[in-house]
Amino acid sequence: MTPRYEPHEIEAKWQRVWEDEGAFHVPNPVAGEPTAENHWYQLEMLPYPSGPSLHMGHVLNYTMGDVQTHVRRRSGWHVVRPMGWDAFGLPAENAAIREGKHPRETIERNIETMRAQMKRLGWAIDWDREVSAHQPTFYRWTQWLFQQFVKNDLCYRREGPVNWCPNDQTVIANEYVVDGHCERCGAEVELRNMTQWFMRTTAYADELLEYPDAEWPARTMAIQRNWIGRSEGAEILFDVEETGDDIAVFTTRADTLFGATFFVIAPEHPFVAAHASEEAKEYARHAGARPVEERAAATKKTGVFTGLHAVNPVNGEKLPIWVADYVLMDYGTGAIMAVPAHDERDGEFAETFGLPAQVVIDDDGKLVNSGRFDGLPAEEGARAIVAELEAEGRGKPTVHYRLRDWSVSRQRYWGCPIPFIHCEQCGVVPVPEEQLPVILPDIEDYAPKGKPPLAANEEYMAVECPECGGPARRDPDTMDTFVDSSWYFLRYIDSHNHEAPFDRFVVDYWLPVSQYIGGIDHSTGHLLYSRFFVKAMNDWGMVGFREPFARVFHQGWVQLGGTKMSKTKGNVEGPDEIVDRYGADAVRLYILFMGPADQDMEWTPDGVEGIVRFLRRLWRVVHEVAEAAPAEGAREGSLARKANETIVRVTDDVLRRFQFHTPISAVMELVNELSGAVDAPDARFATETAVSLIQPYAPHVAEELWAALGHERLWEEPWPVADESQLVRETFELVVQVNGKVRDRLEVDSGLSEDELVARARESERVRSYLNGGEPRKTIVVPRKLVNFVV
RNA sequence: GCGGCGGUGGCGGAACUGGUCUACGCGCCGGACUCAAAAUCCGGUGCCCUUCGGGGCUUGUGGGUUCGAAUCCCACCCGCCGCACCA
Repeated sequence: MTPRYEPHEIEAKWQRVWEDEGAFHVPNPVAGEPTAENHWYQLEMLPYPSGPSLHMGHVLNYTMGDVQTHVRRRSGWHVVRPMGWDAFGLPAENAAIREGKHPRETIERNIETMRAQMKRLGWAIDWDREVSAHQPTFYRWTQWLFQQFVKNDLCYRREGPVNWCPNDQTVIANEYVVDGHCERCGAEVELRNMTQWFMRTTAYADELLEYPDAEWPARTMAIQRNWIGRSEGAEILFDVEETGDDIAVFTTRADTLFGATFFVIAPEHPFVAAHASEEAKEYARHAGARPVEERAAATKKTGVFTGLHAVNPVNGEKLPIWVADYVLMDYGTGAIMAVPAHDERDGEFAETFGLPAQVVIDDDGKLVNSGRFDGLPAEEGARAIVAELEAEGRGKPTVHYRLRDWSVSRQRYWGCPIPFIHCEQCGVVPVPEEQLPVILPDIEDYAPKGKPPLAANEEYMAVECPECGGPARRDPDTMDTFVDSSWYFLRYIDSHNHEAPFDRFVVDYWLPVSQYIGGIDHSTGHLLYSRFFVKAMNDWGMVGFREPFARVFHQGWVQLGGTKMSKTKGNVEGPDEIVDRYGADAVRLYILFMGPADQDMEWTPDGVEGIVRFLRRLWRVVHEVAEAAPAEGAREGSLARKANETIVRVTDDVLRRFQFHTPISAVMELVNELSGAVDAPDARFATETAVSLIQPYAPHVAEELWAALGHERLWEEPWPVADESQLVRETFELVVQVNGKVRDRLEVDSGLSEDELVARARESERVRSYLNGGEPRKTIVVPRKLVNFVV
């Protein structure tokens, strides 16, 4: 008598077993003792506990990692798979503000909920390694690392224009300004001049363009390269005739230098205030104040002549200097030579103001009207011109980047305190290491008001200067939460270490992360920052590797009703109610079955029903087989062969192809074949294989069915290996084509020679009717597949 | 404008290295069970013809390479994503 499939009972039961046994705890290697060679660090981006629940995107993400973890573990790999919480930062704080609670209260409650949800989904996580960014045991080391960056001149303080979000009342990084708006709240970002801490990401700009041995999606590398925006060109000095000043321009088209007919500087260029006409200064004051997006959107170009001239170093021509807002101060040098014949924007400007144009590159891409450089191909001409200017000290090849240093100071409460002290006598002094961590005080009024909330807390702010002992002030800002997430994956490896952020030996063993799974939206932020962190730490000898993530995979968005699930759209469906209805195994299977995991997918309730049906069918078939099939089952036969083929497919898909939906289809096929032959001699073997292969996806029901088949501890059972001898078929279906069109299919013996295959194919009545009794011009034989006659 | 990814039934998708296009699932149609329905089970299902033997056509469009193309090459169309008055 087959018992009913009761997912909730089964799931709770096995989750308890795994928890009690510490089934997924993985110890670190110990120095001096033998270590397992084939190790795997499976990591998915850690969640923000800012919302009250996991969403289906998390479910997709972590289930994928879970399948990978189970298959690897059971294939003999040493797999570490930790979890933690990105608990600091704006989203968490804003959520707390909405609830009228302290951020600590909100996020700690959210963490509780999410952890319970994760356990309910049965994910094989090593909870012993859990960390959260807001715990002093974690942020002590975030502060310590921050000081190392400062010590190594990779973090510095500077006054300069920064992006200010008027709604969130804080500076935000360039990476989180989208079209001039705050990525989080959508408010229009203002530029403010402030003294801020910056991480010197630009120090690694060139290296960040390279991905040695990394298996990253082409998309992600392209996004990062775009963001870094490396541009090779030359800097050329122009002398201002009236003042004798030198102004540098940056150009990628030195070959068009003879085509320069005027000269343009940005409104913010210091030369404007120093020397330009009153009219030009007036223009600059207005134009410079307009945001870049507005400038770009303008349909007509604007500008004013300064009354001054720049001398073209290559031919002595005097070019009128204009101020115009289409030239930006923060790219290149803030000044350009304008070549209207070969640059669209310069062309537009010239047309608007009636300035001349000069063609210097002909249709063949060769230089003309360029004096002694005439006839050279453009690229060669550019090199020759720059070389000549360099000899005269008027130019040199240079490289410019779009990437800017990462601003990390936040004028908000809920973040990692910055471990520096400001002393009037001694300047900016690090908090002594033995005094770390600087504890984030529990304050009542943490609401943002334009000034960092900590600044109002005298108890926190007033300190003794560690150097002179005099009165000094703490840094009232907190760190960008992306500082926390730039190294959390290292802390997971050694989360109980009280002496150091981590031990190099264990980190070098596990890292780089073997497979990192997370959203592509982190390409120019978290993923870039983490690479920067690891390169720096490698340079200081803290770690023995240079890239944090060997392989990266981006999950698609889970959509509901055609749009990405999001709280603002109100179409979020959390996992709880779906697990309530169908059980965790069904949810896990369906989220992966919907389609390729890196594509956006639409959540449809009907689809889940199909998976539930499959689980019930599996349940029934297994129980029937347990009763009907011979106990000492045969390992050969058509079912056994199907089972072996399924082993090959599932294993290859998960381990090599990183594809998760097709293995489910493969097991479904196997179960479909089984359901008609539960008493076959090889049915038991095929059934055990099916249960074993589905275990990474549906570990609870698989464990229960494994027990029904008379075994135990499937989660530790070695991953099935295909019996090669059973993969060989005695016969196969020979496809016979005439002129590439399929005309017949014949079941033939696998041992036939090519000639015999052709002979069999020619015997076919249907094929004969297409051959019309004649001889084929050509015959193609693909062994074990097909014969093609060309007539 | 520059860069990246994609386009296969009614739907999600499979086909990995050029070799049987449409696996698996959803939906739909028919049947069994039932007083009835749900659930479950069995069978069918790309499109168009058909004398029911079968025939023709199908992977965004057009061309090419090849015995053979969803797959490789060229051009174009459409969609999504990143960067962008970046000199």
